[in-house]
Order: sequence, then C-alpha cells, then structure tokens
Amino acid sequence: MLTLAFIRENKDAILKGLAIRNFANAEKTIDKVIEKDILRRSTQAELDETLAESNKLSKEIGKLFKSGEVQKANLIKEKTGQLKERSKDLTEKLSIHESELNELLYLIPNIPNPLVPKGNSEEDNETIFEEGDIPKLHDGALPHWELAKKYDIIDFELGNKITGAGFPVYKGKGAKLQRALIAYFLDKNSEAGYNEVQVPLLINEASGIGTGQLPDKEGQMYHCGIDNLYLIPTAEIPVTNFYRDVLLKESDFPICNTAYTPCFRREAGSYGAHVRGLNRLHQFDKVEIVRIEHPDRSYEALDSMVDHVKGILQELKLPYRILRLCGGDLGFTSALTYDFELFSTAQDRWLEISSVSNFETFQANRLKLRFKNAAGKSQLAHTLNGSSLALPRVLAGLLENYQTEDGINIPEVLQKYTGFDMID
RNA sequence: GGAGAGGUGGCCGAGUGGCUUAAGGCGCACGCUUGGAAAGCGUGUUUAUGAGAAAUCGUAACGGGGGUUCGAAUCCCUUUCUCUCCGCCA
Repeated sequence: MLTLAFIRENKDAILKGLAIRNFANAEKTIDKVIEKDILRRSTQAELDETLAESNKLSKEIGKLFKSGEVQKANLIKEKTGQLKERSKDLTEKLSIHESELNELLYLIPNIPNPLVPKGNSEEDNETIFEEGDIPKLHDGALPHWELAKKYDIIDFELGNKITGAGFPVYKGKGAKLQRALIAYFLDKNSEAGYNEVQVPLLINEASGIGTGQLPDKEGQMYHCGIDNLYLIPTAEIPVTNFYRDVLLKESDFPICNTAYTPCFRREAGSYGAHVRGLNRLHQFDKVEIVRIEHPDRSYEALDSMVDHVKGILQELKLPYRILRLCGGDLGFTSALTYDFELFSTAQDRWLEISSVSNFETFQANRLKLRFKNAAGKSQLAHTLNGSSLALPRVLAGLLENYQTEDGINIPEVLQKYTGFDMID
C-alpha cells in the first residue's frame, strides 16, 4: 500500500509508474484518492474540534460538581448533548471516508523502479543474464514425470489417492534428494549470513493482511474454517510478519532470515500441459530468504540476493537465466523483481524457480514496520524477499538435465547430503 | 473439552469514575560531580494523526470491538490472546 503523503506529493511520478504497469484509469483513481483524503482530513479536523470542546466542558462539569454548584453543572450538561450528537455523526462520516480511502489504496499497485521495462506480458521481460551449458541429452531422454516413474522416486498416483492432484509422494532416493536440496539451500543461506528460522505453517488473518494476501486473495490459500487460519502459500508471510508493528533501531539493519517450509497453493483454474508433473503443485517445498533493510541500502541488498541465488545455481551446474520483469508481469506489491528460470532440457522450456523482489515501503506500510532514523523520526523500512530456491522445479530440471542412459547423476555439491551419486 | 486467573508505556509494576498519558522502579539519553570510573544528583525519555516555518497546540490510543456516563485504564457486554489446574495427546 502506498502512503498518502507519497501520493499527495508525487502524483506525476506515480502516474508515470502506473503507466509502465498498464494500470487503467490511473489518473482518475489517484484524483479520487486525493479528493477523499482532503475530505477525510477536514472531517477529522472538525471532529477534533468538537471533541476538544466537549472535553473542555466535561472538565468544567467535574469542577462544578466538586464545588457543589449542581445547577450550573446541569446547564452545561445540556450543551454537551448537542456536541455528542455531532461528534457521533462526524465519527461515522470519518470512518466511512477512511474505509473508502483504504479500498482505493488497496487498488493501487506499487510504483515500479525506473529499471522496470515497459511491457504487457512475460514476452516483454528483459533477459539480463544467462549462464550454464544446456546439456545434449541422449536419444530417448525423458521428461521428469517419466523419469520419476521409471526410477520410482515420485508417485503422483499415490498422491492422488490420499489427497488429490498436485500432492505428490516422494519415495526412496527421490525423498532423500528433496531433503538434500533443502539442507544444501539452508546451509548456503546460513553461510551468506541469513539467520535460519522455523515458522508456523498456518497464519492468522492479521498476518495475511500484513503482507497483502488478504483481504482479496483468500481464494488462493487453503483456509481452516473452524479456527480461521490459512495455510501459508510462502514462508514470506510468517517471516515478514515477525516485524509487523515493530519499531526498529537503525543499528538493527540488515535483518536477514531464511526459512524452509512447505507451501500450499490452491492454484484454482490452472490446468493443462504446463502443469504436468512437478511444474505446478498444490503443495511444494521452498527455502525462502527475507530481508528488512534501510531504504538507502535496499537495492544493494537486492543485488546481493540475486548474486547469492546465482552462486547456488552455478554450484549445481544448471543452465539458467535471469529476467527483469516488465511492468505488465511485475507483481502487485513489487517495485523491482528478478526471476530466475531454469532450462528444462527434456521439456524444452524455461521453468521459473526463483523470484527476488524489492517491495520498498509497500509492505512495510501495511505492516507498520518502521525504524528510528538518524534524525530520531520513525520511517518505513524496506522489505525484500526471494526464493533460494523452490524445490519441485529445481528437482525437475535436475532430473532432466542430469539424466544419462544409465541413470540420473547427482550434482557433486549434493552428494555429501544425499549419500549417493546416482539414481538408477 | 472443563474450571479459574490475567492482558497497562522499551521492560517491571501501581492504579475501581474527573486532580491519570498514566505513580514508582529499571533501562536509555544529556548534563553536573570526579584525576578517571562507579556511585550520587539533576533534566529528559510512547505512538499515530491534524494545524504550524518552528516553538508548540488539538485529537486519539491502557489486547480488539461495542455500550453506560457530561466524563471510562477504572462500570457493563462481546471477542481474542496468555497463564494455571484437570482431561486428551506426539
């Protein structure tokens, strides 16, 4: 959510930013916000005056009662009746203005960083880096879902039986490889200075609102109705919400956390060839990195997160590329996002395996995540997060790219975690 | 699931209708004192929002929401969370 002060002072810059996102009716919406804000503030001022008046009278009444001048007190009492009605009326108006204003603010996405290219869809994303050799596979090389069956390491049917589509069962060396990847990612993140945390997989409403999944994206989360809790679609929610309603000191920066969690996504309405096998699941594992930064240093932090993820893919020797997302593809809350895509040789297509973003103050505003700056004033912090990495598609790419006629090789860096060097 | 006790500022903790945005203590900051340090003494120390160049002033906030009252941290209703005991349980 953008701050009102920012909207008031930067209308032109906002309109330019929204144009890059192809946001329709930008000027109308912003004008409405400004208009509502003026209305809200004048109502507020009027209400404050009324309350000030009635506070003053109340104090007088108190004094008069004490000195026994009951009649005088009763006279003043009558006056306060009117004030009370007026303040009730104004309070109602104010809360209507406020909620209408909030509804408008919820519609406005984050303003893109100047680096974000114009564009409508994923076709317009900018490839800024590409690395790693695409292996030449032997004849008869298989997509990962066939490999999974052939070596009996992932059982989609069994998952269907016990839960439904999108909930695979990992077996034997498949399960061990998953565990190895998680341990390896966490170790890499710890080495890079991220503090490992283990978090709840269920979140309450306040947390969902804090990071922006609620109120309008509840359809994408699994909901436990009896207790009104949601299964997390990403560790970003619990970890970022550590800092909800928190006032930090400048010396607390940088804050770097990493968490492994399963993630649950309803993904309603996505079917077809592109969701086969591990490509899109309802439950998957992910290791996440989350940072809270001083606004002056958040873009440095974003670059270092990108470098960090790069390092992992280099060690795994997987072919990947980095995209800078265009305005049309950029997430609602993000100011700048880099996507990592892994080339899946047997499917002959790129798979998204990580998304690293700077949200600037957009999340912090809703979270009320602030710090005391050098001048002693409280100021919104910047939040960033990224995956390092999402497991299923890394696993898919690994199985496909490392397959040989004799079996699937395990990347060297993983072998000490798996305890074996080949799936056969 | 049953019974009970509680949620007050960065922390501890007082406070059952007006003198309480909140005593006292701890912590923190600055100053005095000192050869230096400790101790001691003094001053200051919540957030949000509106007005103002600023000093400052108004308003709101004692878990959340609602009510009673001229006036609520204090009384009533409701909700949520925490703790203790019992039950169940990896």
